[in-house]
Amino acid sequence: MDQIELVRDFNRYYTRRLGVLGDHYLGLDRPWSESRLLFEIGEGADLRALRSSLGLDSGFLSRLLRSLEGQGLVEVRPHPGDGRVRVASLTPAGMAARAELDARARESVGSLLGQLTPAQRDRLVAAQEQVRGLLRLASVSISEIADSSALARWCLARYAAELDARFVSGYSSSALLRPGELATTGGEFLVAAEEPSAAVGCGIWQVLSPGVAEIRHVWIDPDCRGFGLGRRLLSALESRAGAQGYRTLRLGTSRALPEAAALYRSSGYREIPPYGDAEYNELNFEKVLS
Amino acid sequence: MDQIELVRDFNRYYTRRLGVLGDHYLGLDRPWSESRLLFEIGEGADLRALRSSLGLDSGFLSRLLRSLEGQGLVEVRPHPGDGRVRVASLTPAGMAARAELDARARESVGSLLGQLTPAQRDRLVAAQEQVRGLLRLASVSISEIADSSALARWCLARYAAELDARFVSGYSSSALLRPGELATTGGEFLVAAEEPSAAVGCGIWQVLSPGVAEIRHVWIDPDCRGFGLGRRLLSALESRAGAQGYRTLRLGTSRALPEAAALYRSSGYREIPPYGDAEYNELNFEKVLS
DNA sequence: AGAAATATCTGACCTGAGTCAGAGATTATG
DNA sequence: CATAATCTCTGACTCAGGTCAGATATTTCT
Repeated sequence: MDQIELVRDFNRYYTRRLGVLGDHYLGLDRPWSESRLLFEIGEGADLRALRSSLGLDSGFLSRLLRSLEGQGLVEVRPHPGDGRVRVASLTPAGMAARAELDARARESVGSLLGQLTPAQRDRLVAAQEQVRGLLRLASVSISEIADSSALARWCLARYAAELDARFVSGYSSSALLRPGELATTGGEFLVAAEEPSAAVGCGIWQVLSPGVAEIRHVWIDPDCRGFGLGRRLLSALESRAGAQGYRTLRLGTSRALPEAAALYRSSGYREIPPYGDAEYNELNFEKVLS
Repeated sequence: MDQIELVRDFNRYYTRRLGVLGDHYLGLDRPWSESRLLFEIGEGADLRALRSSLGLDSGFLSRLLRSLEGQGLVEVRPHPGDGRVRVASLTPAGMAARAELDARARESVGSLLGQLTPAQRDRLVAAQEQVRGLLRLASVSISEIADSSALARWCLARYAAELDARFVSGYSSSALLRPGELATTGGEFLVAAEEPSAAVGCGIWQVLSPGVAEIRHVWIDPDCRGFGLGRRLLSALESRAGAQGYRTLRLGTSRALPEAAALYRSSGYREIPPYGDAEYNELNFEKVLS
């Protein structure tokens, strides 16, 4: 059996198992879509967000909410700031219902895991992690977006949060690319995403001077590291900058990020003296595209 | 996040992915259940078998077949031996349609795999194998069935086929337990199965003389080895024989099956001189239950 | 041979999960 | 301030995927 068939076979197997394992249980005394909505509402969410995250038709969502309201599980109130928007939240009964569904799902998975030894459980979880990581990697594509878009800002926020946690003296968000900055300086914001709106990494190239561009803000979601995604992103940045005539690429990084420096070194960057006054750039690198 | 949540998380992820990866594609120009039926019919199958393997209502199946007949993809004819039963088979057009669906599915998985390096593909397949093996193991339960049942005979046939392949001079099926034999000699046929009708292992205990029973025909599906299932099956056989007063257990095996001898030794069996004249028992073991 | 069991088919009916076209309220924009 | 855009709701409709109760034909059992 070739690899494609092996993967399809696994998919078929897992599909069958999901009947028992998956969140399918959700529909036991309630239609599945209502249960799913119950989970998605969580601590309260506006309908607009629900519609996009669940991909529901507005009419359908409205009807589902009416039904949950009728069961006393959900309350829908107008949004305080915007009178067009309405916000759904769980009533105490709704929270109880959600907790019960959750407990039931935990129990069914738990009883399955109970059949395994602790070592086998560890192996199961580790193997699932591998599968997921590789599938995510396989479905990632890299594309350009505006540096002011919500997705770009979300990536930069995650990037900043991580640096803030890893740098001894923290990281100030004021060092981040400002919205719209690339349009004036020149450059591009690239995002690596599995699905159009779920980013797992980002990076920018930005014009420094004629023929010279800087690579900044390269970030990969911690869940997706170790799969060569950073290298893929870096080479996408290089080729796009190179395609626009910027053949000298510089970048700076911190000693607190040894894996970043290792990536740059192994990608053909050589260390140079500081080329700018960026606060966090303790190590500076340059690569000239051939 | 604890293990249960990790597993649930993987399930959620995989559910989402299956939309792209799975055999979901099947429904592109045809309802999903019709496509599934097209696959299940294969080289021809009687409706009775289709109904049970797909779990369909007879009325529903009938209607699906009518629709596929209308599209010229399927022919339904009476069964030659039994006039009540009808047999469905694919027309040339049906085979073409099936082949096209199959190609489409292969292609969508193939293009995903194409994003990975060969080493990553190998890791993906290996990790999926792990996940599947462990899940199968976790959902296996051991139960008694009649030694003349179709499932029992199927297990024995697989057992015989494997021995035939591994023994230098082959294995003769005439050495197998005969249907109904256990009812006269005393003993039980145990089957290890994930689902009621999908066995992954078997084994019997059979009365030799008062207080003494023999364990025979212990077999585990090759896909499920290395997970401790053989040990589980063996101990189930021991405890059931022991519960009926047979506290001395004997068994024989071949030198060509080193893993079997290792299992018996590590389960407390000690080697003894031959206790019978069974042709293939080059090594003989005994264990007295405490 | 007659009764009981088995297999399939037909028609009536149901439910979940949507889609679609507006209507009505509110907010943003030129 | 008028107009456009945004958000939600309602009613009408569709479709896949069934269930259920017989009717009918055949086979097996007694």
